[in-house]
Amino acid sequence: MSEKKRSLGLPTIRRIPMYYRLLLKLYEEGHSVVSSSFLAEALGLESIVVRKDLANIGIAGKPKIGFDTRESIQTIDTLMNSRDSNEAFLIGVGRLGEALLCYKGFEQLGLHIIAGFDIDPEKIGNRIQGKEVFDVKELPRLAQRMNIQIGVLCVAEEAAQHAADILVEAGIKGIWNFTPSKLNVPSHVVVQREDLAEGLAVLTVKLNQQKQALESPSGNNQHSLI
Amino acid sequence: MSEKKRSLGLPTIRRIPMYYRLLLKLYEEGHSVVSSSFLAEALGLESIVVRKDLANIGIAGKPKIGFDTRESIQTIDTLMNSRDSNEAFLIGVGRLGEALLCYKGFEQLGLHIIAGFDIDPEKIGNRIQGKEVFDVKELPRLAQRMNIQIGVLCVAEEAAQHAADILVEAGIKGIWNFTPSKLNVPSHVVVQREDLAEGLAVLTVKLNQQKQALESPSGNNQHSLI
DNA sequence: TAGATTGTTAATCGATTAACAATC
DNA sequence: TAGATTGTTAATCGATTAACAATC
Repeated sequence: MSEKKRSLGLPTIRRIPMYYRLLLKLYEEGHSVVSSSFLAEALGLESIVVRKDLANIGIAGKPKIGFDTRESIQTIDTLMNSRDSNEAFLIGVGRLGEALLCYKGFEQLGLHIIAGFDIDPEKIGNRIQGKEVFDVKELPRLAQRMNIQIGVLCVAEEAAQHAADILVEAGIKGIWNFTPSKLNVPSHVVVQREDLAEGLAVLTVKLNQQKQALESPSGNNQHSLI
Repeated sequence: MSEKKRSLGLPTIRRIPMYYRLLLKLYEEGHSVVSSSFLAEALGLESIVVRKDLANIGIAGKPKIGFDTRESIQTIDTLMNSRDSNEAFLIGVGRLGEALLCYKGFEQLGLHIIAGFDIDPEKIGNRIQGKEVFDVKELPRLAQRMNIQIGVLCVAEEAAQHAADILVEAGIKGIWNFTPSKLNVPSHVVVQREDLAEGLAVLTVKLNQQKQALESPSGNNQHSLI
């Protein structure tokens, strides 16, 4: 009774990596405690946002003292499973796939992409920063043997659904989808779509609004561009 | 009086690329008209979301008929400036920078990354898919001469603020920031932060919730994971 | 005309912000 | 104790969803 399961909101989840990286840095620098206003200032947020987020994540502070950095890091570790480490396979070793395979930032957050898979004989057998590229045919066997839970999908758009089917068949539970395709997968599989064009759209729309605001004669209630 | 300036919400702006790509495909396939329910089905949305979004974007449909694909595409073109084409420079030609330099998906949306910049002599002078890598020292001169508005920031975290300063100094109006750093820039410069770890956090939290939901004895009101 | 589809208005939901009480 | 900081409760804001009117 009463576990209360604070269902975490999406905006809060998205801000977790920011908090995590900063907390880690502060901890390593020897700060055992930090205030919400300090975190807010460093991250460009309001302190009330930080307090609400941390509370929702399950991190409690002490009035007048602040938040224990070590404890906070551990709570996020548990939430994101980053101590156990999430192991992943990457499918589609094109330029983006290669970049993600090597990207350092994920390790810190507990995601270990341990191998790449492709159908191109030119790529199969290569090692990219110590990570081997295998034939896609090997994926199901290896995924099952190593109990891999996460697949990073970086194939061409046309191949997206097919590659997703392979991942699902191989027993993978979560797909990080870098193609713009909608994937059909069983309901027990979690799909996270990553569309770089989203950010691009935000940037260009804001730029155009900024430009129009500057061009237009002043005096109008030309209010806050988003 | 009464231009009404429907200030576009962020969630709507983020969905624009999805609509745009699908509309383009439909138009090329010869469909001159499409219903909101068709778009919704193809994109995994509700039709009411599509209608609200299109209305906010400034696309009007005809009852009983649907939305004109060509007209819709043109309206988005205007909004995102994609006919004029947004030209950009990329700074920091590491693996991610290289991947972005070559990424095809941006062209379609009107972003043309026309050159890369780096400080590494090994990289300077290289061509990556026809795009030259210049010395960062050349950036201000070239940016001003070509009237470049957008900078794609892919340097290492430690160099982020310095690179941003260079971009601002060069007269760039919008920065697409792929580093996890918070940037200090003048208020007339728009910054769009792109943090791949955000999506990773969402994926892993959802996965853990899914896992717990499956493990826990049924019967509990183990409701919708997010 | 009848039916399908858009567009509008209202209701709901969730996230952010504000005000202030609790507490080390 | 007094002051600083967290935590809670309420208010506001914006996005999504629902119901239905308008219209080709």
